[in-house]
Amino acid sequence: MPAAARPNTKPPVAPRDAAPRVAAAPAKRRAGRPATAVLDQAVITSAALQLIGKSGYDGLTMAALARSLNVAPSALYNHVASKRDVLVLVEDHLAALVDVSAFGAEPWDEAVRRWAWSYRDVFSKHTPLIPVIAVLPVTDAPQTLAMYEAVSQGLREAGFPEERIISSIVALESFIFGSAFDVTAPADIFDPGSMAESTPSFTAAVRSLAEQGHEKPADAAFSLGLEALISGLGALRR
Amino acid sequence: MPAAARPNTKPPVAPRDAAPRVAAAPAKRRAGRPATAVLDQAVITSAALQLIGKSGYDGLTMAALARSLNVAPSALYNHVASKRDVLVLVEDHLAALVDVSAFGAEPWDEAVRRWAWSYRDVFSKHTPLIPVIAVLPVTDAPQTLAMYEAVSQGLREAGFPEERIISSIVALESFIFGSAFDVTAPADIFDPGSMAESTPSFTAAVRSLAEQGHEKPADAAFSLGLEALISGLGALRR
DNA sequence: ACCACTAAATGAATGCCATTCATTTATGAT
DNA sequence: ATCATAAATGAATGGCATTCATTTAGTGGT
Repeated sequence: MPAAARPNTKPPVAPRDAAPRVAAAPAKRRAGRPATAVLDQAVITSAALQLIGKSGYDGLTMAALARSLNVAPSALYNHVASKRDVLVLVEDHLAALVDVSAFGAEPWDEAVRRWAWSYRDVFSKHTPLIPVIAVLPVTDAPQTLAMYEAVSQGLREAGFPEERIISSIVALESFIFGSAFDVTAPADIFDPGSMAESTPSFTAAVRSLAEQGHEKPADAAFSLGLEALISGLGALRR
Repeated sequence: MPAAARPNTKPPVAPRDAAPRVAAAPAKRRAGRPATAVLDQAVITSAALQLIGKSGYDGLTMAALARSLNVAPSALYNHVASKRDVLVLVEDHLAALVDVSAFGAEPWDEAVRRWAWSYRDVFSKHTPLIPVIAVLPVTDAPQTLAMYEAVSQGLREAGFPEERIISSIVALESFIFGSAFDVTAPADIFDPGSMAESTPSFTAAVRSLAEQGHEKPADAAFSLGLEALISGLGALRR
């Protein structure tokens, strides 16, 4: 406990509006409860999303977020407990963008396909959220939970045995999260450079893919793995 | 450009060893090139691993790393360009721990199985590295590249068409990385809590897994997905 | 009408963090 | 001997999330 100097412990010292304010900027609010509240979780979420869009996740700081809302950083903490909370809010917002509409309207395999591609595409732009989502209790993210419900129901109607439904979803989701990272990898990530001679099989495989493949490599791998998973998991149905 | 005060610009002021040193701590080194260098990338890597083992990734800071080596934080920057470099060194060290010995000694599917389980187990204790690895050019990580070479060669000998080898590896690796996160998730991550009534299919599936499953849920999902991938990808062989 | 309470803001302070830089000193090469 | 270089130091910078005492404005109770 350092307990050095304590803040604000000076008398009001009121700068009593005696000084002639010429045109002093947009008149910074002073302390105190505002007439109508400016912050809530919804506006924080949407400001965070805009900020991420403009400056990426490196630009998402509590200070920058507060600035974009014309508010002091400390004000945010009346509505979220931590920066992680902000990330959870963003995550749950994105979950609502994932397309589950094919469940119930298309054959189960096609529904899984559309869901998986959509899920990957949404989160490939938000990979820093993945470590957060992956360990997030579903209770804390209602939209995410709604997505799971749609998928669970789809798999059940397709004849998946009840006790394998969660494992199947987790397996698919793991693949999706891992694949989301790939999307953001640099194009030359597999260039062996000076090590080419010592890794002949790998080097040949990389070269062959570059010559043959027309799709983006991340898409080719995702398609390959997803189709393998769909047909492998499909064998579980009764 | 703040360009305020500049550092160290005082005369040597040498505390010429006149003061009687009673037993003054472990005699902090003063500046200047030491008789024999104490730091190199190998000792930094092993110190980082020890530190991670003791304090986790939150405890891995440049300051803590330097302290564990009895060195000033700035000294580290003579050997690595950034903290990210330290993470890359650690990652590549771990890659060497992944078991690829079954390639060439076992049937291809069994080799993939052992490799995948080993890979997941190693990195499930190091999930903060995953966002780094996933976008890391292979040239920067020789051990990782060696692992890819072993797997590539195994798949080629198993009859996988050259141009699908990389995609197959990427698909497997994506699944492995995603699954590594699952291992660290809290046990009750799927407890729908108060939302249970609004998510009947999901809730029933969770309950059913809890009743039926004996394995840890993350292991069940990994096993399910891995077997699906192995059999799905196996169909590519000629 | 008054009063107590509470919600929502401020801004100052804390203690971290990675990274940079001028400087010092020992060593090996010319 | 001289000199460039490698490898250390410690001070400084500018960030970061978070905490806290304080201020103010509404709300509900008597």
